[in-house]
Amino acid sequence: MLDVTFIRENPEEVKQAMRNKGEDNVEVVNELLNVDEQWRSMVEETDKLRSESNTKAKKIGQLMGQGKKEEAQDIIDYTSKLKEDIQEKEDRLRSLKKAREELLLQIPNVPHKSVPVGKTEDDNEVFKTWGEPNEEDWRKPHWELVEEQGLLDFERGAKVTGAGFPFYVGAMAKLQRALINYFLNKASEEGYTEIQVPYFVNEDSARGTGQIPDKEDMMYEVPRDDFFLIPTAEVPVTNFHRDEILDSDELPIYYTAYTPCWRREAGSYGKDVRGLNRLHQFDKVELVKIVHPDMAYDELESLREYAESLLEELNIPYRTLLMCTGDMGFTQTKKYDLEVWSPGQQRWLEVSSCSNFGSFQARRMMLRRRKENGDTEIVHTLNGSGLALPRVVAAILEINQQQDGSIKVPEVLQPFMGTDVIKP
RNA sequence: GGAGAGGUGGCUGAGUGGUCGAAAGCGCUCCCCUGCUAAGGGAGUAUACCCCUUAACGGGGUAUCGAGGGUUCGAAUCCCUCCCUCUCCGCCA
Repeated sequence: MLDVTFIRENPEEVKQAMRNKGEDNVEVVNELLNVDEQWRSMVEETDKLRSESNTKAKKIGQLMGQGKKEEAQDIIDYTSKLKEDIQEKEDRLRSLKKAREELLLQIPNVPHKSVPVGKTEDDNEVFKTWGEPNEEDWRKPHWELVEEQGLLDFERGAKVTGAGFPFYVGAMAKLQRALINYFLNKASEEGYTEIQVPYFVNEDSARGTGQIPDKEDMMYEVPRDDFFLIPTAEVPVTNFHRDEILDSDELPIYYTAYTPCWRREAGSYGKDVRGLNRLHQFDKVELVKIVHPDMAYDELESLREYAESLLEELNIPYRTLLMCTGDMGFTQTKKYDLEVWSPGQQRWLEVSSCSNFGSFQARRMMLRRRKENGDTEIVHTLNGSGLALPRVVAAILEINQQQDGSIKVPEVLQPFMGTDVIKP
């Protein structure tokens, strides 16, 4: 959610930002400003009437105390009518407020000036590449490799739950656990506080990070108890401090959390969803930063560099994309995607996305800091995956497979796995 | 799941229809005093929004006493729904 004052003062900049993000309905900005104008004058009118009503009510109280019942009754007759006026105005105020809110929620965040303007993923900028994408054609895609060995069981997953809910068996389960431990340990060393979070969240939290109203179709629901299964740890972690005012010296705050993530992924199909490429449930270690507004872009760079360092230590070739305006998403001001090379599939797979949300999320959840002069100020939030497991696993399997079908375990994971090779 | 108690400002805690945005204490900030220290005195100390004003300060108003609705001229106080916490019972990893 953008600051209305900012929109009021920079309507053209906001409209241009919308166009750049592929949101062509820039009329909502005008509608918003119009509704906002009406809302503000209605606030003024309503407040005046309420003020009058309050004053009169106090007077009645005084008169009653003095036993002047008849005088009091005159005023009561008057304020009874006033009350109808107020209720009418309050109704209009309510609907204006709602309209204003809804319009406001339709306006995306404004991209940073360093972000390339573009429409599709083809316009993303390759920011960095690391390692050699291996193009030897003997390498199998991971699903052939491990399903043959019974390490990953999609069929039984489909039987027990449904498509996209695989079982990880034996060494594969251990590999998952090794990665989780490795990622969490690294994040702790980097200064992130590890937290464990609820896997269900309520509606307020889903709204706080922007899953509602924009992307609610991505989440599984528990309607009986009004919960959503988290699509990412970002939701509970960022909402941890919702509606709080933080001391400035607490900032920056870094959190890391491991969670499963559940996504409905409605409409996905084809080669994109083979094997571990796209699942309904997957594991991820998430990184969240809550920072001073002036530091947000520096923090984004260090977040990106940290996520990249994980791939380098795992010895997985990757590239970092600076996402263009059209491909970066509604809530971000700037976003990097990290993609690993899948030699078995001969394609890049996204394993992390590091985003700066500016004040967009924090405003929605009223997450503020106390400034030196005592004022409050909306803080800035960032997050990134560090990392999402399935595609990292896919890359590890494909890159480290040997001609005999065995898989070498990356050195940094060996202490967690207790072995240097996965054999059939 | 059953029965009961309760949710008030940074904290403790008073307040059962009128002058209560809310006593008191603690904490915190600033000032004064005290030749250190200890103690003492005074002032201030919630959040959001609207309006006026400003370079900055400031002033006025509205809303908020778990959340949402209702009764009333007037609600922290009465009624309804929901959420949460605590105690006992039941169940259970």
